[in-house]
Amino acid sequence: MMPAVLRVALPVPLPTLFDYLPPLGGESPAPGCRVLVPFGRGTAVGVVVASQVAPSVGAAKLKPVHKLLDQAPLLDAELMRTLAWAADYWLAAPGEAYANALPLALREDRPLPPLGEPCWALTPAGQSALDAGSRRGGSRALLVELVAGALGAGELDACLPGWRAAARRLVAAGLITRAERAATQALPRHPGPILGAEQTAAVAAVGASLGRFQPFLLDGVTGSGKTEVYLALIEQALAQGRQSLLLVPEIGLAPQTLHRLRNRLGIPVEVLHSNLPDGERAQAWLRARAGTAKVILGTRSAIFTPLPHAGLILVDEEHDAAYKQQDGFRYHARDLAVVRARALGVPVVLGSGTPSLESLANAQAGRYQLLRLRARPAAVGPPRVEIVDMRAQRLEHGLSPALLAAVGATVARGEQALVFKNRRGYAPVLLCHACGWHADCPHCERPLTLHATRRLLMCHHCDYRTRVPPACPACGAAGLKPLGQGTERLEEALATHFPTVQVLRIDRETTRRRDAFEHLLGKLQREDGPAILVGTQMLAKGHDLPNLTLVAIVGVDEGLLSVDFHASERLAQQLVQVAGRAGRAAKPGHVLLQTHHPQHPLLRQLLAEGYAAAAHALLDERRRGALPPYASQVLLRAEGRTWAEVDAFLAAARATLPAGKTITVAGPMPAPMPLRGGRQRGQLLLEAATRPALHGPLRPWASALGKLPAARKVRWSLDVDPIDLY
DNA sequence: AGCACGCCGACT
DNA sequence: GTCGGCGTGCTC
Repeated sequence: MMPAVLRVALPVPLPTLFDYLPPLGGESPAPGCRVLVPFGRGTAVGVVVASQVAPSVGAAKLKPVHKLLDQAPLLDAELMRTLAWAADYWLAAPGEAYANALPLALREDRPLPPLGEPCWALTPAGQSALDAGSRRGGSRALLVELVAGALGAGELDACLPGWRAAARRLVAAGLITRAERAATQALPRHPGPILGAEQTAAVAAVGASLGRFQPFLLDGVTGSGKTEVYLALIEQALAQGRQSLLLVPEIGLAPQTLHRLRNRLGIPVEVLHSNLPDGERAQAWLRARAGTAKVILGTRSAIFTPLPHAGLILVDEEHDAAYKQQDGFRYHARDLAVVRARALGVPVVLGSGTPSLESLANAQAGRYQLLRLRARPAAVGPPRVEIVDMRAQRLEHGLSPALLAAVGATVARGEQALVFKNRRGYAPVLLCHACGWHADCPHCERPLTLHATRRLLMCHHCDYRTRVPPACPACGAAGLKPLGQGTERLEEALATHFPTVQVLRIDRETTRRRDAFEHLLGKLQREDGPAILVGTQMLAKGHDLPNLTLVAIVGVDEGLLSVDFHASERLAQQLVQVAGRAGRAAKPGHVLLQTHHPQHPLLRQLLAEGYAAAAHALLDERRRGALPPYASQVLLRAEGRTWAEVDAFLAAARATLPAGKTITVAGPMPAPMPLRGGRQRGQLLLEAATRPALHGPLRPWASALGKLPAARKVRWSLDVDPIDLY
């Protein structure tokens, strides 16, 4: 008679679960409970996936669980099922899926933190320090805020961005203390605006589905009031006592959304993202699990929040690539949102002004109900878009006379202009005009980017950096020439051209400091005087600048020429999103698109007919080419010291694929960037007409890959539904 | 992934 | 004579 054992998921990248005997003299824990188990030399915290099962290894290997960590399952049945599905779908190590679902602080052998909310309060020493006026700046501002009483993280976020650094200093100095308090109750509640006809219809459609599974694609251009629809729906769910989960693509977008939610709903809103301190993240997660957290706002990983009283799941900017995790457990939070909504029996709303082709295809197939918001209630009208043909133009640091004139006219009217260029640094290439030498990264064989103010040549693909050489290292000629433009160079050129106007650069360089980005945006929103913004990608996403009326897009041509079939979709989305920054308030917007390819069909269609038409054309192309979403792909990536090692592994992987005609294989082939950080990179692309046709044979194959002898020489990973062919 | 064991080079 | 390099194997 075999002993009944527990099957446990452990946080290791192995394709297996591990069997254990029940704890000595203890009850057999239920699935979803955490256990401390002996593992290898040491111990590990795992999640019980099944109990009372027959062991899959010899009895001699079985060890008893050290300790049961939970009396009741920490992960409920729905999450357990969803995680099992997710590990299977994304061909992931099951243990990694479970580890991803639990906040870090809950992956340790420690008692659960109390559910109260952390708050910060003045100490007597702090009161005296304030009276004596001994602190300055952020520290003083925080002391002032706390005079009236203790405040929680949420309240401080709202009134004092960047308060955490000050809090750390003051706690260390004994001027304030961190305490616990019961979760905040009622806050002031502000009624929302009256909804337009389309918004009302959207709210009614989703509202009528509360209580059952139904996916919606909410297709609404920038400024059409998607957030108001979300708010109205969250209110409806709240009225039924149900929880709402709202996902946003990045933390940067969270504060303004959080502010609106708190203002409107008058209840605490939980925030869950990876920048939150571990303890607070665990507390928010546990409050959601307890059902006391009714509204949860978070980034990708928040899709694993327990929702015992689920009412609604919302995914804002659903097209955003940030929803796909790009290492370890490569899940897609938007797809998981739909799977969870089905399991929970609730509606899910995928919102975007530029929906992904996947979601559009699902809507066309009738799997998602399409809701459209066309009107821009807050704006005068859609922005006027103009193409500037860069050929045969005299350019000033890459800026055409038409562009400079438009920027000049905008600031002359006292308005703000955004110059968008998706390239950091001063120039992407440093070239010797005498001999043709240019600075390349020794580890990636790609041009180094010149960062002029820091006097550095930096590789944007690895961490290599070096001083700018005074003369050409190849021929000794002086005067190396920067070629092309980055944001730094545009900032310089614009500041020179418009000496009296404030020029602000917003990219990863200038916003490296915590909260710097928020500070800059806040400043631009408050003092909305004339200014020129130069920025990258970061500025493309939903930030509302009321006095921004001109958006000049300087560099998009790279996206028109890419070999990756995802590039045109992403380019269309990015163009429309950036253009949407123009003219959000009562002033009409103007968009300039500077390009070398004014006749490019994608650009022409985008301008003439808009995103929806362009997206449909792209979908047709995908259908004709039998590409996703009309086919299914899995990418096996590998990197190693030599190409021979990489090739050997990929070839061995290909050779062990089960025979059959349903899967087509391309490769082993070099990755689009074949050398990165000194490592050779290659890939094997697997395609099939349907997901099951690909998935069935690949599941056993994936778990056997690690046992290939050639796998030892390389780092490899599987990417199901890859969003780029890196 | 982590962490042991295990057999070959440049140091006190 | 040792410290330590990372190749190989294992984790219920």
